[in-house]
Amino acid sequence: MEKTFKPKETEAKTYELWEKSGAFTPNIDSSKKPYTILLPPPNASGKMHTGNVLMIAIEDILIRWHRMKGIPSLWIPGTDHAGTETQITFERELKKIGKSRFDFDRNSLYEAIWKFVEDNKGLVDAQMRRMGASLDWSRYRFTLDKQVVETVCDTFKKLYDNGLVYRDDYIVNYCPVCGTTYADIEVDYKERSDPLYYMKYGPFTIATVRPESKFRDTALAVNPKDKRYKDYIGRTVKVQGLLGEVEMTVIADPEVDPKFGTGIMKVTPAHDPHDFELGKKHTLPVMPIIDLNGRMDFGWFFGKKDVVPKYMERAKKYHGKKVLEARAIMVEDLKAEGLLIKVDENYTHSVPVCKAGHDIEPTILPNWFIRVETLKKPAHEAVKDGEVKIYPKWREVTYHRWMENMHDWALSRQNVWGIRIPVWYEVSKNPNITASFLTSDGKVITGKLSELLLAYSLEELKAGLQRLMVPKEATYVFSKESPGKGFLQETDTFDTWFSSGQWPLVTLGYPDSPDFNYFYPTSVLETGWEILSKWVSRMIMFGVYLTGKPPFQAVYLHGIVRALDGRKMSKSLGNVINPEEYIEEFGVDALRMGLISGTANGKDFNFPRDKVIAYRNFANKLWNIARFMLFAFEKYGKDVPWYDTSLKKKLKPEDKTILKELSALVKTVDRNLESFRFAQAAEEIYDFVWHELADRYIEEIKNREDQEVCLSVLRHTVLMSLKLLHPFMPFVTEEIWQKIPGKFEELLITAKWPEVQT
RNA sequence: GGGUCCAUAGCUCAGCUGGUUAGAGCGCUUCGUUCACAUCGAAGAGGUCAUAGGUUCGAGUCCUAUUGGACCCACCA
Repeated sequence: MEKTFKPKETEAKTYELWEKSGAFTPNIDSSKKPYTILLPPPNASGKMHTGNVLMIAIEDILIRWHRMKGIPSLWIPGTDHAGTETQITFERELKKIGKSRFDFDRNSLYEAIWKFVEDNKGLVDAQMRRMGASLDWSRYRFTLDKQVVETVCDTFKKLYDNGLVYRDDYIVNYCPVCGTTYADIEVDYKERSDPLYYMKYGPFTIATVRPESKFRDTALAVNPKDKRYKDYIGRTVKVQGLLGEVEMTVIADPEVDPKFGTGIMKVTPAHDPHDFELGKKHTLPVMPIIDLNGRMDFGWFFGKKDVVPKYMERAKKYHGKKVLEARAIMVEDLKAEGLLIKVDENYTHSVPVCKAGHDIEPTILPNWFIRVETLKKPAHEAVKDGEVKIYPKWREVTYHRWMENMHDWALSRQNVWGIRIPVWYEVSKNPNITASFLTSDGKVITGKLSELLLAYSLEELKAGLQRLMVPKEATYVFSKESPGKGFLQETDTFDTWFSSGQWPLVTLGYPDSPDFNYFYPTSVLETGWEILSKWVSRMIMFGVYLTGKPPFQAVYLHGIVRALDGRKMSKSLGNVINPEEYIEEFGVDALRMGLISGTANGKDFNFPRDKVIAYRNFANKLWNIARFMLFAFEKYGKDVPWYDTSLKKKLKPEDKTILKELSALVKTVDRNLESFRFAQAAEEIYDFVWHELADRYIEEIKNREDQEVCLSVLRHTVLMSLKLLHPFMPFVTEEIWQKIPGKFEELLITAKWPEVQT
């Protein structure tokens, strides 16, 4: 044996040994209750980050522990297509070569992204192997596997048949730059300073950051308790604006904050979520003024008759301008008209931004929706009633709050990369659908189907199709395949969380397969708390909806690994820790243990660099204990008897002490693992092995006469320690195990977990 | 605005259902290298457990308030 443990030289070999042994694939044994974990699928084209390593470490501990207990243990690997994120990454690559997604028709773009993902795929898988993850690779899934897509589409159909799917105009978080909508939970808010304009508005003064939207205001709102405006409620007032005089009704709503600005607000249902709600409540018309490219659209005004030429000139001036450009011009015009009263330059507020950091423009867009009211109730109750237990317990509040506030789920994404919604529109019946397509000579043409088909053939349009904008009253049919010649398929894809929300079902072959029947529902779902609402809640929802049973019995939420400086890791801060470097230097076992010992309580924690080093030293300590033992065996020269009860009478006090401590350790490790106290378990083993076994017991027996007794006790203790430690530090323990001659169990990974000796 | 968590040794943190002298890793001091390991061993210094009340025979651990910090959700005309 080498003087020190060299992780780099043995890790790959050891993993291969496990994989070849078939230990990762459990036997389906109907007499035993299985233990199952689904790996939260990382982004297929991504790379592992420290959070992934922690996730792998925890799940691997649970799986290896149960496997050694003789329980059929299944850990299913997979990767996610990560729709928006991947597409943004891909488009960034396109930009480098001077291209954009508009240079592709939909199918070619999809194929290009597929190829891009395929080229980058495999890195994550390789890294998972490197981490020692004892995943059953024979059951590997990707969220765009044919079978997964089929199941996801069937679920959509079922939801529709149950009346839970509808199409509607809706105010969505639309990003004009990305050309797509974002779910509420995908939107970030950025603190920013913008001028707050106080403008004259009929008899009132109102404050707004967005004067450009005023042309499509449909009401004014005040707080019903506000005495200042009491007399105006219900009345119609005349408002002189930049495009002439309009009439506006004053409504009362308790949502209006009398203390903000002047206490009176203008309502623009088409471009503000809050106003949209208000509009629905008071049945106000919804009138958009900003188009999907983020430009002002005054088309509605041009058709008007008897308009003063000055106003028409203005409308033409604003038309087609980007929001910010238009705003600047309007502010000048307001000044000129004497309508601008004052500007508060120091007003700060938070503005919604998309994943790529662009401003969100709340917009009205036809969208596919899921009605969540009936779906969320049983999912909510499953946790309330303890059918699904959440650890740590205090995280449960987040779940309940989310469930209580969850509103209908906007399902469509204007992404190409994803599962295309299995709905088809018959061209002849839907002339009002707007389509964008790429002509054979590379031009993008946009227009209504009825007009486009006069100049182009349907085949041409189909071949170059980029996207459809379908009015909500369009007729459609469900089908996974084309229902006929005259049909066009919806170009929107499902929200990524719609497919990943069905992960427990699609990985196990729902609705009917031996795996599904045996392994569903799974045992534990282990993931970061930040996707409790995005992902965990959806899985419970779909699990209960489709099978009547929640997909797992327990949820364990680990904390976020922060950088060394205690802040979130981010590229812009330059504090991102690359796990590979730590693996190279200290070994996988040390990195896993270091992270595990940081995660007590499921709280966020700083990357525990010192602990990684400490556990590297520990792996070496363990190595040297074994080395000492093998030397001692050699020196003794004869076969050391296996430890069993017949030896009891010959034991010295120190033997009895170490054996007693070992028994206590087995008990406490089991108990701690049962309640997800990984750090506690790890530290107790560490303490025992280092301080009791190495520092004390080994020193005590160095000069003993009865070597056969103490060496027998030593070997027993070492073997048991290796077993206890194996789930935590699989590589070094297996490597040592392989070096100890004459064992009954060939591989440590499948060796029998210690039981408490009485 | 609503909510969660945190405040314990110089640093990073453990301390589960309240119970004798409060723990770990790193750092620090002193000593020790043929004899498993310097990625080591032995000994040691260092904390009025944020503050103020309260419950209790007993509180770092439970309750209330205050201060400071991290984060989540919602809203922001």
